[in-house]
Amino acid sequence: MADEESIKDLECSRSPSLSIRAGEAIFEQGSHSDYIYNVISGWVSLHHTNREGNSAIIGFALPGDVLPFKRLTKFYNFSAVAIDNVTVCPIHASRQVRLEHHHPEYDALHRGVVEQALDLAETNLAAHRFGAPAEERVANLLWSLAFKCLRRPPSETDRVVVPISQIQIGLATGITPVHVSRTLRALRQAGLLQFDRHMILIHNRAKVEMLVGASTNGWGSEHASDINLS
Amino acid sequence: MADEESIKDLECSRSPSLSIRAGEAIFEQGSHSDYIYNVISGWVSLHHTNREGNSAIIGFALPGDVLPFKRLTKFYNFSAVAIDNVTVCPIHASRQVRLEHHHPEYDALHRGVVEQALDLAETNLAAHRFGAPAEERVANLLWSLAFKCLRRPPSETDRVVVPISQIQIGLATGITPVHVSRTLRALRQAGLLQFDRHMILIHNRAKVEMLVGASTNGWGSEHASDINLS
DNA sequence: CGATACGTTGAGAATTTTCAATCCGAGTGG
DNA sequence: CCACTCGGATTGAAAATTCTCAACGTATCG
Repeated sequence: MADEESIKDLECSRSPSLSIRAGEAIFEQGSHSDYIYNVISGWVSLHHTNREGNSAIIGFALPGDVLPFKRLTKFYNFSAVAIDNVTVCPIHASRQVRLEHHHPEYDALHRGVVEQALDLAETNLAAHRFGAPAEERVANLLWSLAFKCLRRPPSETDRVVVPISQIQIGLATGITPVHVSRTLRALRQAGLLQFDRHMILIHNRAKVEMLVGASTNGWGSEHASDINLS
Repeated sequence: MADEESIKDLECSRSPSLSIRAGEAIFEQGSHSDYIYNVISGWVSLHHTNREGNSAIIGFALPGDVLPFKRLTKFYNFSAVAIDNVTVCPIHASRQVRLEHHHPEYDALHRGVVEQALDLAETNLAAHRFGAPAEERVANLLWSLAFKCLRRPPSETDRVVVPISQIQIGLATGITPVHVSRTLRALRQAGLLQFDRHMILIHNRAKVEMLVGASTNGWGSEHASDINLS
């Protein structure tokens, strides 16, 4: 993990970082280039759009995450859109190769990121197929985002600020914004958790964990630092 | 592609192949071992089960596919269950290493499989979030399976035999079996396609392609041979 | 001929969407 | 400072989709 950080630092120190304003895209689905991006600050939403123009959020990237997770595939499979103001460090493919040469563990690291992303996507996919009700999906998303922010399970005393709106919650769970609103009300009135003005509050951790536990699936795209290279 | 085949042949010729009877598992989610499996004959369904015991199919593996797609992660993220009688060729991790040593392109090949699996999972996930109606999801699955069997777009004259039941269709699309039945009737009566007694018939290719096109997402897990190493 | 697994059908219930109206807060220009 | 606007959020009511439960049909296999 220390290694990983040092690798990133080393790499980023050589690349000029890039600023993206809220709402703008870092890269677009379907386009291609030889860059991957290391998120330095801000939140990024990962959108997949189909031919009819429907768009869904398949993940979020936070500082420390690397986008996209792939290397061989040339075309981006999703768009990365800045939720708030974002700074990223672009890394060119050739640099990756050099990096790997100097740090043999980088290869395994990258591989781990990809494999973890795959696990997550599969788990999320399965969770969706179970037909979990809206309450569970929303609770799951908020719990996971809070977890990802704090890097530990959130408790009743935490106030987790996330830069997303109910619309994003809808896109990320496959629920209509109006139904997200109703679902949030239900969760609040049931004393489980609360999402208001970009702030997540866990009211009853035990209950939330029980509800969420059913479809445990760590949301929000993979922290490279979650990798266990043991 | 020729290379890939030769690598597999080479490898499989040294390992005793394994027979699994219909309904039995090749490996179970949560367990771990150092083997990956190359499917020689028969169909395999990939199940993900959550803590409440709900199970969903996240993909199918056909002859030529390799399971699981990962290498670093030790624990299987899904169960692989034989749909009909299946023959697989187990490959031990140590063998992978040796293989890679002799054939440098094997590394890229494997990486490609993983990345492709990730793309597919993400696309499927997004498709689900769009909230596509049952008809579209079922049509999409059947079209993709037919495509995968024929290795080309199916036409009105093809009769594609697949060893799955309506129950599997339900598990793979997140729809109740009884609603699968109704959906199939609707698709048949609308003159789109037909699924009866394990046989897929496309009645109107243009219409099906239009319906399916919206959420194009190649189903049924990734053929290694689909990889483009150019 | 049962037993068993899969498929079909009907009717009511539950969930979610759609549409439409309204509200609220933050920014903007006068 | 105020009116205005605009994007989110909320609410209500009706419509659509899918699920559940329960019954029944049909084929296969020993």
